[in-house]
Amino acid sequence: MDYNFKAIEKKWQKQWVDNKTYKVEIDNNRPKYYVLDMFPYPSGAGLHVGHPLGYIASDIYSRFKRLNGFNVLHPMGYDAYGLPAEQFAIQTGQHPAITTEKNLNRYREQLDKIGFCYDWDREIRTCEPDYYKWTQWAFTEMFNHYYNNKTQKAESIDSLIKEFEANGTQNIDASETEALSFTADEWKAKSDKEQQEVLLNYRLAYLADTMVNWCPALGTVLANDEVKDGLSERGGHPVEQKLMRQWLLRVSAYSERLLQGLNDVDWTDSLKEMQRNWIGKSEGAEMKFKVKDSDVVMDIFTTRADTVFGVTFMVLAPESDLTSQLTTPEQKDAVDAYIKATAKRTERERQAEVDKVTGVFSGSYAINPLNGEEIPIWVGDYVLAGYGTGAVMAVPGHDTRDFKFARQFNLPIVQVVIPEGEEATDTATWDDSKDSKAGTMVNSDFLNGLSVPEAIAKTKTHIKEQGVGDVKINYRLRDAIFSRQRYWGEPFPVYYKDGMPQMVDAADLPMQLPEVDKFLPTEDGEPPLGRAKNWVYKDAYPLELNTMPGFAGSSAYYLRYMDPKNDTALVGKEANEYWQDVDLYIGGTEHATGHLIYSRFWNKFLFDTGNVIKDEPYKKLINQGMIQGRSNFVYRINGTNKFVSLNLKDEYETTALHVDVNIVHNDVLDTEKFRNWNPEYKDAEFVLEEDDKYICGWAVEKMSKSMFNVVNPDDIVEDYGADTLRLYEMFLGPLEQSKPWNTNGIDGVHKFLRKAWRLFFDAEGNVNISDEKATKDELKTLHKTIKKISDDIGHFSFNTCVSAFMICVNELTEQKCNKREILEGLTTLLAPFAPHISEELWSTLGHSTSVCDAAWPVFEPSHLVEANFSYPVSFNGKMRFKLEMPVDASKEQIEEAVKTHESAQKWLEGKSIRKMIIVPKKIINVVVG
RNA sequence: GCUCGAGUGGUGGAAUUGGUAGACACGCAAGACUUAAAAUCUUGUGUCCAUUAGGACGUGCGGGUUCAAGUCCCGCCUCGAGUACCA
Repeated sequence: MDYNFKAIEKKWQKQWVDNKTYKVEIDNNRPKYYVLDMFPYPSGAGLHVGHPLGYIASDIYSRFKRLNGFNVLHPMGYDAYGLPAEQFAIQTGQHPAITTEKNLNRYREQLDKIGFCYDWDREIRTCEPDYYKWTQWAFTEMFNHYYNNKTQKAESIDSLIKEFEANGTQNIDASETEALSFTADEWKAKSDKEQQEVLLNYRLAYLADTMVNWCPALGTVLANDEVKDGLSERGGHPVEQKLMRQWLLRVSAYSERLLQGLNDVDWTDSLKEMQRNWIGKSEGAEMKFKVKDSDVVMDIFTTRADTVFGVTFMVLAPESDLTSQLTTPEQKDAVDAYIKATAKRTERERQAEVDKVTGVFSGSYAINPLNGEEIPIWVGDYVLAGYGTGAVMAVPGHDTRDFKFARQFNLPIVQVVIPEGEEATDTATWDDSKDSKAGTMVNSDFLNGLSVPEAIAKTKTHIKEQGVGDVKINYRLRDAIFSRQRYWGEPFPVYYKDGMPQMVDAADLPMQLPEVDKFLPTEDGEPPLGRAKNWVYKDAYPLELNTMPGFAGSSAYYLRYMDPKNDTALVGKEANEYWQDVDLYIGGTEHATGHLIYSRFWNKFLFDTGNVIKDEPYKKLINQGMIQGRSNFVYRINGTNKFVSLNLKDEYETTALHVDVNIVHNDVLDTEKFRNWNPEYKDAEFVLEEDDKYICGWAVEKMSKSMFNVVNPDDIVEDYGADTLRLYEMFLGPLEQSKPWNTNGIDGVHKFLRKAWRLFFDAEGNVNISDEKATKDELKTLHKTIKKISDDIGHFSFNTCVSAFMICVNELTEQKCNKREILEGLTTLLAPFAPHISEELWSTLGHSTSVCDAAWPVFEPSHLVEANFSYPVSFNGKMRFKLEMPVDASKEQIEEAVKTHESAQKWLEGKSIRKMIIVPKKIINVVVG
């Protein structure tokens, strides 16, 4: 019987479904292991060959853990809400639910063909009411909690209200939008509406007027991580700044814990680094600058408190509240014009024109709290409203941006730090500021002569004593804007009473997404939900018109897999206590600052409120590399329909054209298919190589339809089978490395499977397995492989596993080995990688149960013990010959053997041995001279 | 600009702790089988010199440490990813 992969794969995929082979339940007799893939957004294009890379790796690992006695949870689902389906709905009128369902079924079909061990009974879809009920529930919980900085955890808003009633804000240290201060009596005197407004200042899910990334083309607001280079991540449309009333999640409250938590997880350093940069902790001082002839006090944040004597002007962000307050009547027109001009610039323009220095004088002066000097206050858009206090003290001598601003507007520059190994110089001669932190203070009163770090510490103490400032820690991490002006997302469980938001009753969850006649904003610019009929609560109160963003549904999905059918909790206690957290999470690096921050935040909140038992959700995380496309080109002779092969193209004037990689094999074009590929090429003529082949050029590019380099896994499965696809994806290279997809070379792994198959059958195709005892060599081959595969899976080095299998099968073929003892071990080792063929061979070996439930072979070191070792003998570091010696030979014996060895004589001739280095079972190096 | 990662044959890659560089494949070449093709099998395949035996060179570049460097150290170059007025 030949290796008929089509029949085998069909057969076992059916058996797995029929026998529920991959169904998982809580089992207190076995240790748990949770392997999670980042679930996909099912796009209309379907899976290409790059998508399953991570899924295959996690599948291999899951099967490996199962064979080692673990109860493995390995689920899959869909991130089903999203913009593409809605954009498609706008264009075609097709309901996004229909598009999504269709795409999702297509994904499932493609995934099923690859033979994954997912427990599909646990599938979740973020757009299903049963699921998003818990997204909405978590939101209401966040609304009902605030973050207590003293206890460093979320606490109920009721306890905050009690504290307000008893003591006002006096003892409160909470995460807040702005600092508030009132007494208990003042609190009680507030109207209900006023109290609600105050509480929004503390809630973890809150409504606020905020500057947002507004994308006019998509008609919605975007989160910071959804904006790349000033363009929307999806679609690449321009994004501008706009003030809007929006829901936000107070992610910033968790900044420190999100940062500290990184120390406890096993992620790559680069990913942790990305998160650390995104959280952006900086330690510095907040200082108060009084404004001349005014009650206003400017708070500024600085990490360079030491340079306070070098401050020659102040700069406010155009969006700052203080800007209008501090603008004098004479300067009002100029400042207004400036604010207008900067507001019009999109985020992208601002970034593109980083070097363009703009600003305007406000007319006011601030007073330096340390030396009493009057310094002008300017407005400039290089200061960001969203970071620190939206105002800076400018030290042009020692800050590049301040320096440029000072030069642009002829503001004074004072040197207060002399960098190491330099002298004080005239600042007028400078081309750049001196930002270095290594240096000595000058022109700085009581700081003179100190080093920069000493001066920073001393200034901090000083300003604290003088009451003009305090030590302060700042984070770059912003609260997450949680409203989207779109249709295809989770509706908020929110209604409005007197214009104030209220949560709908828990019993009324889920709030189902209503039907609308069109998926566009209303005529008066309300989001699409404004079109829904009866979109009111309890027949009286209008419901929220925004929907939740993409990351809402993905923030706690890993918890739902633990207990997907539970209708009383997101995850039940028993399930959560058994499965606990994700042991291995595999996915793309593109979620480094979005999903992986939000999800950790969400989890920490659920942890604080006692809903889950783990503070961090993902113990170990691996980023699989991106699979790039490998494009092929044909060369058309200009002005003709004649195509010239790669090596001859320089003899002509040609244009390179992309050609579908699926009609090219090993860079050789199938000219017949090419003529049929595109009507334009029906009559194409070819200038061929000497061997009558048309060779294509190639390049590595993004995998996309327009490059004609998309390879569909279905086609590979059709031609070679799923097991070959799985092995080949792993064989391509290290999991974490990005690499181009190239179908060339797939024959190699396919041949390997056929060769492995032939070990079980004789030349006539009959099963031929021997029960004889295995020879020493056969056992050595098997156990060498057991060790290699076990070690390499442990390191997630799957590419080297495939090589090891090839070596193993090559050796067994050479040994003509058909011993059951050996073949059983090999089949089990191979099962995680190539499950279909392994099941078939396992049953050929006479087993009636699935190979998934076999036991991982035990490595027995004694089989690898050798009597002799073949030493490479080097002279002055260059290997010259091999010397076979018993492993227990003494150094003296070895030395003697080397000296007398025939091949050694020519290297020793006329030279003396200075030294001989002998590393047992490694190498011999003779130093001669 | 800053941070991180990577540069090894014609190609993908291997070398896990400093110890035989190029495992395993693809491709290519020659051969066997075949009427032929496919499939399969055998042999060869880093570069250069040499008929052979053999030798020299060789892991982006330049230095260094070491008996020994793809691997460690210093200085560069190139590519990729992330990030960017963060005070």
